[in-house]
Amino acid sequence: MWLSIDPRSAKPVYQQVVDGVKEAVAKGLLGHGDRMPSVRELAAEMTINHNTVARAYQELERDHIIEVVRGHGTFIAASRPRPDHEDRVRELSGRIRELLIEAHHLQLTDQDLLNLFRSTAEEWHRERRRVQR
Amino acid sequence: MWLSIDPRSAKPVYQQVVDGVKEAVAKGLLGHGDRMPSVRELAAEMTINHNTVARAYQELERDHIIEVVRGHGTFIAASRPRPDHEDRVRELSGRIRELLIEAHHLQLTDQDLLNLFRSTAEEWHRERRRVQR
Amino acid sequence: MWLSIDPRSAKPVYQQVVDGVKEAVAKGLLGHGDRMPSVRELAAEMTINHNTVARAYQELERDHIIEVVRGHGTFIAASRPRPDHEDRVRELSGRIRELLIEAHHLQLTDQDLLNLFRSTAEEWHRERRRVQR
Amino acid sequence: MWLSIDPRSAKPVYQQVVDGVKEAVAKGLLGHGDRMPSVRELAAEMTINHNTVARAYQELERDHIIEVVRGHGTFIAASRPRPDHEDRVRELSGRIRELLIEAHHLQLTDQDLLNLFRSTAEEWHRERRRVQR
DNA sequence: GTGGTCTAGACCACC
DNA sequence: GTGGTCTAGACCACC
Repeated sequence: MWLSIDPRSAKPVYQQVVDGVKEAVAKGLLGHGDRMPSVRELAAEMTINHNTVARAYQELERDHIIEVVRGHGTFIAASRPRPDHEDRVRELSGRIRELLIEAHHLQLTDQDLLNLFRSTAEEWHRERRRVQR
Repeated sequence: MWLSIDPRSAKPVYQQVVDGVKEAVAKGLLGHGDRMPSVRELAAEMTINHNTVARAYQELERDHIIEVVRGHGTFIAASRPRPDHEDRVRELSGRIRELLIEAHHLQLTDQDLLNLFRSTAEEWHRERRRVQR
Repeated sequence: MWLSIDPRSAKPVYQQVVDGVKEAVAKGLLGHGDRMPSVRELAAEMTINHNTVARAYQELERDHIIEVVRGHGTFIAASRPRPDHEDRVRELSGRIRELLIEAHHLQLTDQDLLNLFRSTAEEWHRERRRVQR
Repeated sequence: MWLSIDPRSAKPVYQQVVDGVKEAVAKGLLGHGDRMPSVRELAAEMTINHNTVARAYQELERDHIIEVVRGHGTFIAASRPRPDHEDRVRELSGRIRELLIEAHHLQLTDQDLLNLFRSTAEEWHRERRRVQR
């Protein structure tokens, strides 16, 4: 299964579902046109409440990650440039800013953080390649 | 003032205070030995409750960002290595991983993200230098 | 009930809750996976404010004694090694040092104190065995 | 000087003075008949408030560690068996009990704690011998 | 129903 | 004057 839920995490369960789907898509485990499990199927498989899954799907639809086709089911959407692209890049930049502050308090230099960035990216791509085989 | 509070933000007010102090320290606006406003002063200035400020100060003391001198006031602590340093670096790596996923959905390449990282860091340091003068 | 609160004690109420839970876990009255009373239940039972219990639970969660499952309840966590283990052992050593000084003023020899240590430990384990049955 | 004060400590300053005097006596740095600095002298030397020292001296007098001779000064008292000896031993036992609980959560066995006790006692006596020479 | 946050106002220990 | 604790009561997100 491309999703795992930790009910003890501080991250809300619905957010874990949203992030899990986004991660699976980014890894290529789910791609354009793939059928998603129904809200109730996924809820049963993860042993979580179906309302929680429904909320996650709503969020994913708003983000154009999935598409709901009435009477047919839910599918992974085609990835395409988003109208609010600039806003999102700005938001990403804000999160990088937070990393810089956190790194400062961990007494990491920018170079340390850059190295951590590089090694995390490499690890991430290794993982991607592994799951796709 | 080195702090601003947005009562409509999704981020809890006490967390905004914590993050605001950490940012001011990282920028060099506050440094070792500087006196912090008293709990009640800061509460009045930000028009928030003194309990909210007290909670933020307690969190900052636990994180060794500030030091409380009973009956005298609160001061910025000397920065020093933390015992759970490795845990925190791992957590930082997790947040970088989330950025990589988000970047994928924005159709940014790793190189794009690296460039964003670099420009954000530059901007951050420009800001730091500006406020320190 | 595995907890009792003395409102006249010099020890803060929230700290009494924290220590009471830690003692119950050490005694085996509470173990991994056991459900804790909800914040409001415990507050009602002890006739203290729910905020006070909430503060204690937050402290216990930070110490990895309990785990909060959002919207479901609070459970005793599995015990596991802590990253700041060495700091805590050093702190324990400091407390032993204080006992040695106190013992000196009570004109107890080190051997007396060692004997007191042994008899207290035996009594503690007897109590543990009794409550577990 | 046989006393050092850390204003940043969580321990109240007056308590640090009390404990510091008790430690100096236990180490043999101060002994029966030795003259204590006056409240104002000690306050000046430690750069703390004289009311704080006065409170510490009151506590030390109540504990029969020091004796105030009107018009002459303050002196270290002769150590002698105390009427509430049993109460104090019971209190000591309570503190040992707390150590046992803390040790449990640090996953130390009773034997580990006993070893820590022994090594702390050895270190303490080494320190005593060193300062007495 | 679960815990998390916040305000308002009180009282306390410490310095 | 400083921070720490507690109550009472409200509102919120999550499940």
